[in-house]
Amino acid sequence: MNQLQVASAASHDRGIVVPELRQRVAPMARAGSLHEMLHRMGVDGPCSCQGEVGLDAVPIWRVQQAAVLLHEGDGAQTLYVVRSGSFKRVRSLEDGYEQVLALVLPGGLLGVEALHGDIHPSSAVALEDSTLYALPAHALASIQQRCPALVEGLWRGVSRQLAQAAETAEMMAPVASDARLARFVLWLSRRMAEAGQSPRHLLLRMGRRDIASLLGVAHETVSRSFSLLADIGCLRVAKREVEILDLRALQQRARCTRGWVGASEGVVVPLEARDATPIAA
Amino acid sequence: MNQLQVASAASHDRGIVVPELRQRVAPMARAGSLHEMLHRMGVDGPCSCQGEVGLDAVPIWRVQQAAVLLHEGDGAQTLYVVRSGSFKRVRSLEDGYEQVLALVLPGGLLGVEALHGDIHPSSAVALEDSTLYALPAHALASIQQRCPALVEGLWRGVSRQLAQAAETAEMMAPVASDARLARFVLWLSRRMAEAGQSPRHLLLRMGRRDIASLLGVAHETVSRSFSLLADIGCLRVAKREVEILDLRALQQRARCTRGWVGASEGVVVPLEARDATPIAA
DNA sequence: CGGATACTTGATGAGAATCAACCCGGGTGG
DNA sequence: CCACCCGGGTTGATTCTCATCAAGTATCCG
Repeated sequence: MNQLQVASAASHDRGIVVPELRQRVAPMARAGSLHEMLHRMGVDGPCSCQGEVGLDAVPIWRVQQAAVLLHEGDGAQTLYVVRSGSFKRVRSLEDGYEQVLALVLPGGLLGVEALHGDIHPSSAVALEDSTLYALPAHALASIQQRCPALVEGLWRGVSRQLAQAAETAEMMAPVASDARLARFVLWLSRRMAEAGQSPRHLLLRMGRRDIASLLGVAHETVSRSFSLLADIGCLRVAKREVEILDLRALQQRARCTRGWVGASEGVVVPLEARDATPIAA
Repeated sequence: MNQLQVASAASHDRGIVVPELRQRVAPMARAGSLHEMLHRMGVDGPCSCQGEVGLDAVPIWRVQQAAVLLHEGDGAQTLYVVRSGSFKRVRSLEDGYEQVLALVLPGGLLGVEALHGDIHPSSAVALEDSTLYALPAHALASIQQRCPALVEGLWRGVSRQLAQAAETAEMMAPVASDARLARFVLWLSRRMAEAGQSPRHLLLRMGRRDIASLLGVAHETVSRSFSLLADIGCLRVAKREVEILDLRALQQRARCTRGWVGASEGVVVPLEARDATPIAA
């Protein structure tokens, strides 16, 4: 909310009205098939509900670069599945600092947090012109009952979302700044590969400032770390184009945690859940 | 896996065999009702499926302090709902560093990440003697179709999980170390309040080392920050017992982000999704 | 061209990681 | 029972990374 006021104030300062901003988020004429959406979510099996009325057509939305799809504090209950493009999930702290929480690529979900009736804890901003499938909560409930494949797909998406949250934490936690950046690049590379893109040539959709926020460092440090990795020979960096030259060396850099910590931690007990006797009831 | 070897090696060093460790994770004689579980997940409405055979009884597991419920790299597909106690989700990096990813309190979910067929990306360790409901994946699918309330509850849980991941990121990102700790304490206080516990008297279930990992600082720094907050008069700290003395001051401390960032960031566009025209299709 | 934004690089100081010593409580074993 | 060890916690001294401030370049837009 603070952020919103700031932003609109800034617009006023410059006297900009931006009339067509209203078109930044708009439905597309064409709708997508459920099967198509499920494919993008990683579910390739046959969809039993194909042909049922009202189920095979999923509305597609188009959003322009820098448009705000979800607004922090908003309560709208719609689940989005990214079809193309990319988004950043951000949260603006009280003092106006904008914390980047995650990067959402095709197949990823947006709006999950507000589904259970609460408000959105974070905003979603398009990093490029993007499209996404829109599933209103009420429709969602009815579709779920008739299409098990969708349920499967949603669970997949949610699982991945959570796994990625863990990866994010791993990137910003316990390491030197250049190691963080190395992890970020490797992470991006992995995800591009998953999406069928080239894992060596990366196009950063975010500016240095956003990357810095995601990694928990200053944006100058991101610049410096990029330069360092380039000097080492790991990367070739030109603006937002990054090429991975030496994967091994990059992984090496990413590995070195600063606080190595004595391994004999004692906390982890050598027991595994599967050893336990099977469940009763 | 690395972690596992280390742990067992450590046990060998000391010549400890610990025969009854096998009992660290065990089913309870009693089973819980679905309604009871849903209540703990935040769904208080009437459960339509009460009385149906095989639906009203959910197996309850009991785990002892420091036991490992889920193992990183494992593929078991069971969803757990924490009934009492608490867990930490951890991921052991290649070099043996143990990164704490999240703290899971009653009502929270464990095992979501492995539901879509992949392996667990993180382990779950009990911070105290705890109990949880166990829902095997195959049972889950069938129950979901017959009990909409469960679906609702699961979505709630997943939403909260994601929201908490964001909060975690917020805690470790862009601030001075004492501000991080202040945020952590406030966060814990809030969650204790949600659980019906006292928000002023907190009992830390994690050691300094785990807190440090969660916040992304050295464990000595956690100690120092605790001392500092105590000197300020915000807290009273005795080992793992923490009492909040001055809430306002604590919030003040938590607020001050180091990287204030020029607010006129330009990234956030003053547009809201709800302005857009309603969906087609 | 001026203005704005993104990115890079340098100099400097502060804060935190690191190393090290110490206290304390609980468990083990003599 | 006491001495001992071990892990957890606290605190101090030192080093060094990184945030900050500042200046300079490049690119895009009106």
